[in-house]
Parts: sequence; structure tokens; C-alpha cells
Amino acid sequence: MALSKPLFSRLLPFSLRLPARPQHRLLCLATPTDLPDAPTDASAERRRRKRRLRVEPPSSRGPTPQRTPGGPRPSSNPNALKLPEPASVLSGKRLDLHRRILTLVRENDLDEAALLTRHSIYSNCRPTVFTCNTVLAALLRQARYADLLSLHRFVTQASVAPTVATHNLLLQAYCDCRRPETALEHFRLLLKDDSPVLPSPTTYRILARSLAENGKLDLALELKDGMLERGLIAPDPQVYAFVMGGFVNAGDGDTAVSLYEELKEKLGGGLILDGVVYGNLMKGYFLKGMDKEAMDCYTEVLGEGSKVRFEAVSYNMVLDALGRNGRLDDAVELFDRMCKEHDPPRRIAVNLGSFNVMVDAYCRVERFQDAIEVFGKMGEKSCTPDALSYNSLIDWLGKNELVGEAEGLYKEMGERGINPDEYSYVLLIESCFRVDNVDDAVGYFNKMFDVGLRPNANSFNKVISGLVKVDRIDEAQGFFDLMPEKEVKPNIASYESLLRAYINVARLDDAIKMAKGILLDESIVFTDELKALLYGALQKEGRNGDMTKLYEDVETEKAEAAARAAEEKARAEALAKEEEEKKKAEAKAKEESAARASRAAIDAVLGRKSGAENGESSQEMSVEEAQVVESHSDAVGAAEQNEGDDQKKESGDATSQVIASSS
DNA sequence: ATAGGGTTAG
Repeated sequence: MALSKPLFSRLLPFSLRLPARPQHRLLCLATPTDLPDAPTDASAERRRRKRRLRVEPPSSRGPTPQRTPGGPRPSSNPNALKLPEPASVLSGKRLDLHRRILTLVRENDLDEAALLTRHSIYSNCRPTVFTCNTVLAALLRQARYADLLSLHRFVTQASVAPTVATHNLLLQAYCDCRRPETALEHFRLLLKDDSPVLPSPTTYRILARSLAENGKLDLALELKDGMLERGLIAPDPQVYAFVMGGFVNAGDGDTAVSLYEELKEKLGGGLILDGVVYGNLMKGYFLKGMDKEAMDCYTEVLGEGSKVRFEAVSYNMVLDALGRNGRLDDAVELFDRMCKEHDPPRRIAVNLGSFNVMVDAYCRVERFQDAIEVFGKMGEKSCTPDALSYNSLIDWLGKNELVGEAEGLYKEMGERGINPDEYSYVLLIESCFRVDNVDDAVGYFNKMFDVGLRPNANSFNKVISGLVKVDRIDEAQGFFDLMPEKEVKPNIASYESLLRAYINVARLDDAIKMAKGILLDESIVFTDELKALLYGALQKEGRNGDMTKLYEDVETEKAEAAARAAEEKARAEALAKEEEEKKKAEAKAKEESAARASRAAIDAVLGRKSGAENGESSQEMSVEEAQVVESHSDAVGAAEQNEGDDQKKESGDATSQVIASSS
């Protein structure tokens, strides 16, 4: 439901007058603009960019915020960290508002939901923190991180006291953007003595997962220990499973296993009944070469009469452990069992991830037909593959030169409305180059622009190096030259493939050009290896001197560039100065003409006007001057207001006379 | 009634 315009314009100014730096600013560690959005697909990115333009976060301007008396008071005492309101406030009008916003969220109109939340903040019906959480959660689900942060900041500055759920939503947003350390910083506020809310197990899970995924293993361990220290939260198998996963990914099976043992001990030494830890425990054993222990564990926790609880995700972790460690038969058996158990909505034992893991397991042993088959069976369990599922299979097929199959899957994505992302295209490009379908590879690269994806330097490098390998160097150079236009900065690999190619075909002048590009780019290092390669090539042609010349040229160009920059700067400064002088002169001229006009006006008032003398000069007065007269006499009038109305009136009359005479 | 419960590629 759209808000009425008057309400909008009445409320908006308040949001712009919020205190510049309220205490709660601490709770917003990153602004929406300095947080990169999730590296998902580019269309989502484009949508997000658009939205950023539409809804900017409340900007705070002016050091002394004005508040209307009796109006909203964003934070009467910003130093007091408030307790969140209890759930019981969700009643009456505020419940009605909550329902309205909930409806908007259900209709997927998040823009309107967020807007209504903002506007209500300063109405006589404030949204509860629960309402704010609902909207934040919806934004999180849609990966609209900038909007989430903006709304979060808005409601926080407006003193809506956050619950732990609010904090968790913010933490999740940071973590989704791969900013676990920002999340940690925010989290530390919850540990302070004056924090009115405490972290929940979920808080620890969000952080543990992100830290582990991003390889911040020391921090993950620290977090886990902190969880135990405080004693408020029981040792959580999920937190342990995440941390174990981090070590598994780092190839450290020992630590993964010992983490499991630690958890077991903390929980009293018996069997851990949550299946979430066993996938990573098995992987830990496999890493240590203890296959027997891994499989013993498998039989124990998934064997007849086991009390260990498994759900889709925990099953998938075990499934993955089997599939990656040469136990495809066991994986297939487990997968069948999961499918049989699957009985929605009561029991969910299979999900999209299960299929992805099985596809991966089949591909690992090069059973591609089985992989494609199981991929196709997702629908039977109401699962829909996403871009990741497709990319994974396309990757395997392409790597094994099954390009036709890979391209078939790409077409299928289009038909099913599952948008390929940059990575999909990169995989197809690689696949095509691998089997020398060079033109198709180039076609896929160009297609990215058509569908509005933004290839990064890595994508460019794929097509450049691919073309170079089949000696189509000039085309490769063409794509290289396209990079600036597409606002993509070449990296060392971009230069390197072309440089090597030119050296190989003895196009040394072109090679020197590339080398010059590297040397002129301050952010790129010309490796010794490449240097030596170029030098050797030049030497062979008896062009030893050219290397020295290259460096000299680069120095000259750098110096020239610096000089140009300095000159540019000087010119800009001179221009600015000139501008200032001009302004000053103008101001002075204005002042003078105003003084002249004012004299004329006063003369007129005093009736000292003599036709011959004044008439001429008045006629020379420009329109501009006449305007100056007008404003000046306004000022005079204002200054004279105290002295009496009569005089002011006369002065005004005199002015109109002057203006009349000038035109 | 708001959070949250996990897995999967490179």
C-alpha cells in the first residue's frame, strides 16, 4: 500500500536531521556503500545498484540537529543502551502496523515494507523491534544487504532497541558479504558488560560458520572457547561442526578430530546424538589416512538402531565425506536410504544439496551418465537446481571434454529461467577452448556482455590466454584493449599471456609494449622471470640496448606523466585562483554598483534628483544592476525596519522609480 | 507472529 504524499514529505525531513553521531552508530560498523554485496549473480547486483540509488540511508548533516518540540526524539539519552521491548508490545495499533508490513513482505514488496517501517518510526505508531526484524529478515533472504544495513542503521538511530535477533540478522548480513571480521567487531559489543542483550547459540553459529569458511581458524577457535567460557551457552555441536569443517578444508584432520573429541568430552563422553558432526569427523579421519576409523564411525552412527539424529544437511555431510573418499557405493546406498526416508513435510531427508553431492560423487569417478541422470531426478523430490548445481556439473563435463553435454545444460538453464552467472560462462569458455572450439568460446565471452554480466579480469584472461594458445594473438590483444572500456583493470596474468606470446613469435616491439604497460602500472610487479625472458629474447636478436631503452622510456614516460599531472594540478589551481579573483572582482563590482544605486535611491528619496545628472547614469544601468538595486534596497529596508515604516515605504517607492527609469 | 538448522564448485 502506498503512502500518501503529504505524510512522506512531512516525515522525511526528520530523518535527515538525525544526530550526526549518536551512540548507536557504534552498532553500525559498515555503511551500506562500503560493504560489497554478495558475489552472487550480476543481475541481482544490478538490481541492488538501482536500489541504492533509490533509497539512500538517512544522511546526517549539521553538527547541531534540530528537533521539533514535542516531535520525535530519536534518542533522548543516547548513552543509555536500552533493553528491547518485550513481545507484549505487539498489540493494538502496533500489531496492526506489524500485520500490514507482514503482508507487504509476503507480497514481496520489500521496498514498500521498508518505507512503511521508516515512515512509521516518527508517527504516533512506532513499529516494534519485531516488525523491524521481519523486514530486515526479508531483506537478508533476498540478499539486499545495502538496504538491510540502511534500514538497520535507520531504526537503530531512531532508538529502536535491538533484540538478539536484530543482531543476528546484521551479523548474518556481514557474514554473507564475506566480512566475518566486521561481524566479529559488532559481536564484541554484545559481550560488553553494558550490553542489554546476550548472544544466542545462533549468534555463535553464524560467526563460527563464516570464520571457518573464510579460513579464519584462529578466530573460530577463539570464538568457540569464548562460547564455553561464558557458560551461558552449552557446547554446541553445530558450532563445533563448523569449526571442524574449517580445519578439514585446511587439510588439518588432526585438529578436526580432536575438536570432535573435545566436544564429546564436554557433553559427558557419550555418543553425540546430533549427526551434524560426523561428516567432518569422517573427513578428518580420511585426511589422517584412518579410513577404517572413518568407516567404523559411519557404521556406528548410521547403522541399525543408532540413536543419532540426521536430517538432510547432516546426511549430506556424510554423503560428501563418502563421495570424496572413494566410497561411491556407500554413498549411493546412503542416498537411496535418504530418498526412502524422505517423506515431506513430516520428514525431510533429501534436499538440493544431496543431489549436488551425488552428482559430484559420480563425476569424481567419471560416471558422467549417472551424474546427469541423478541431476535430472531432482524434480522427483521437488528440488530445483540453481546456478551452482549447473556450474558444478558443467565444470566436470567440460573438464572431461564432454562439451556437448555441458552446452546442453547451459541451454537448459536458459529454458528453465535459471540465469547463468559469470562463472557459468567462464566454465563454458574453458570447455570450448579445451576442445579447440575457439569461436564458440569467444561467442560465450561476448554473450556475457549481451546478457548484462560484467566479466572480471579473470574472465578476460580466459579468453585472452585461450586465443593466444591458438596463435590468434591480435584478437587476444583486441580483448585486452577492450578492458579499459569495460572498466576492468588488467592484472599481471592479462599482460603475461600476451607478453609471452609476442616473445614466442618474436614480435619484440609488441612484447616491449606489453612490458611497458606492466612497468607503468604501479600496482603490477614485473617478475624477474618475465624480465629475464624478455631480456633473453632481445639479446638473441642483438637488441640488448632495447631493454635499457625500455627502462629509460618508462622513466621518461613516468616523469612526463608526473609532469603532466603537476602541470594539470597547477593549471587547475591557477584556474581556481582566477575563478576566485573573478568572483572577488564581480563581488566588488556588484558592491560598487549597489553603492551607486543606493546613492541614487537615497538621492531620489531626498528629492535631490536632477534630471540631467541622474537620468543619464540611470539609463546606463544594466538589468543586473537594477536587480542589485532591488536586493540592496530590500536590505536597506530590512535594516531600517526598526526606524519606522514610513521611511521604508518611501525607500521602496524610490527604488521602483529607479528601476522604472532604468528600463 | 520476528532470528535460526547445517551441505555442495572454483
